[in-house]
Amino acid sequence: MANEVRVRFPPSPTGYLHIGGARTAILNWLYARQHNGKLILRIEDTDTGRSTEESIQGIIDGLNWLGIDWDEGPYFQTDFTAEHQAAAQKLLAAGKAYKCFCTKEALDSKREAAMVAKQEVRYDGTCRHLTPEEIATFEATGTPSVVRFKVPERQGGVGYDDQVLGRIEQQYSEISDFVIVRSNSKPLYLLCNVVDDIRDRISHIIRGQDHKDNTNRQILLYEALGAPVPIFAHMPLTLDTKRAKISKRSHGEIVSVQWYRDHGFLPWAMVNFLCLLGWSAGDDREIFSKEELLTAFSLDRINKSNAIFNYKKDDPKFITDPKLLTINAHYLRTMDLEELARLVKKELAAAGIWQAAYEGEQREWFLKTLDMTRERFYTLKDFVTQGRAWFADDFEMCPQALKKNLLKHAELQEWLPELAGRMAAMANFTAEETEKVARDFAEEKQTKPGIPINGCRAVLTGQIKGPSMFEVFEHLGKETVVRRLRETGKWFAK
RNA sequence: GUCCCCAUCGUCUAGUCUGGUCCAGGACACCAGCCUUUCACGCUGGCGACAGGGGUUCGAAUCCCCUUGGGGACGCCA
Repeated sequence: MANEVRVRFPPSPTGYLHIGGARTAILNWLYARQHNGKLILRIEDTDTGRSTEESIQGIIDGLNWLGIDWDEGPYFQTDFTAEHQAAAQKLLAAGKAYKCFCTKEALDSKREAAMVAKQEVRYDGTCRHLTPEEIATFEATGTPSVVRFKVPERQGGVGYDDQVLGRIEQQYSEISDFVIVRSNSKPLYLLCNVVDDIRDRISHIIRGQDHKDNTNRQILLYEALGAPVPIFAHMPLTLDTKRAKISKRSHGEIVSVQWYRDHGFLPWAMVNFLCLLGWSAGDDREIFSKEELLTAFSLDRINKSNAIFNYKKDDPKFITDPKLLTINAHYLRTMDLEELARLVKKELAAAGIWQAAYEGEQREWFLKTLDMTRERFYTLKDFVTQGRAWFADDFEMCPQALKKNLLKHAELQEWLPELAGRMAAMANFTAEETEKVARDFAEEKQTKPGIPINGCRAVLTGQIKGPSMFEVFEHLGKETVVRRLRETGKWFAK
């Protein structure tokens, strides 16, 4: 099993799953599933005081909702602190790391000064060449120290063959001795990460390009620890329209997977969309089933350049990236109706307008309602907003419908109740028959059919758009149609 | 300041490795038309890009160099 594919997703607990993190998780998951490998979930909870039950649960909830399952874990980095420390001791003992007694303040000011002077910013190696006597003196006085990795003083450089970027190399001289253990003896990310990946026998590290510069330092660690170096693949980052990293701080809830769950998005639509950010199959396909994605996916088709999450805060028409909306709508409109019904049930229940009959004697009616209306919908929320009139009488009327299709034609205030009377007398309340009645009515009033018909749309559905009105008449049913048409006056009264 | 990476329509991208079939293809968005009681769907059409400059070559989006632009990193954060 030496060639077993083992990948990992190592989020730090933040209370929510970031869409960038979700994308990383998805690609790792795809790679694991595609190669019959294992996905390991590891919570990187070192340092952060924010590592709480809730913040960890937020990550797990997000993954569960997306349908990303893992094979091992969650492991917690802090459970392996002793192992991390042992690795540091091993390096220290082997002369591959050294104690550094420089104070944080001194280093900070040096770094600050270098930044300001636009000089090279790196550790100057002050403690690298301390004599045993000097070290003994520091220790005798109880001077706190950190452990730094001793970057080899060789010619040439370290490098690796990135599966996305190609060959990446860096000169040893460009890498300064980095800290691997804090002065409070807590090991740092760079070390922990490597020790954990070695223990978990990770074969492929698929992560964001923001980790690219860590890689060479980590390879040095692998070598010093005598462990095989995994294969790396650095995926492009997701930026905002100003090419800045997307973050909850500057973009709000829109960057968290939970937001999409709470706003009527379908998990697979989300997965599909996120995959397309920085990857393509090489043909024109954009909609992928899980099976198709598992077949089509490959690391070498991941893009090198960063992708932009096309979200414009000030555009009310698009609550998020329009492509995501399109993909969500696609699945909403084509997915299995029964499955859709289960999802819509939750929305109706949350809105307080669910009725048990929708699963009983009105089941067929309910399913047909969804099928009729989903053609125009983008998210599950639309069923309880634009589609509310199908399930409840207390719907709002959209302003354009009110203005353009009702108030503009004052005569509708009399006409619609009159039409209600005709419809009440109908024996066969079908689309064909209602159309006939409606058209005859318009002709009689010497007006365009669209005027009474769209007036009906407003009064019956509250919308300016929707399915064919004749189908609406039939499906909504005579009783409701007549009742609402008779109440036309209330809209004028408002 | 130093190092690393990247660069095709507004956005996601195909094409780049293996130059010619690309005066650059698809999708989203946008615009127009058709359809229609409305909107949507659908269909048809339109708008719209190889960052700039050098080179190599018979020929460059594709190879090389420079410039510019963007991103990342340089932490006792992860």
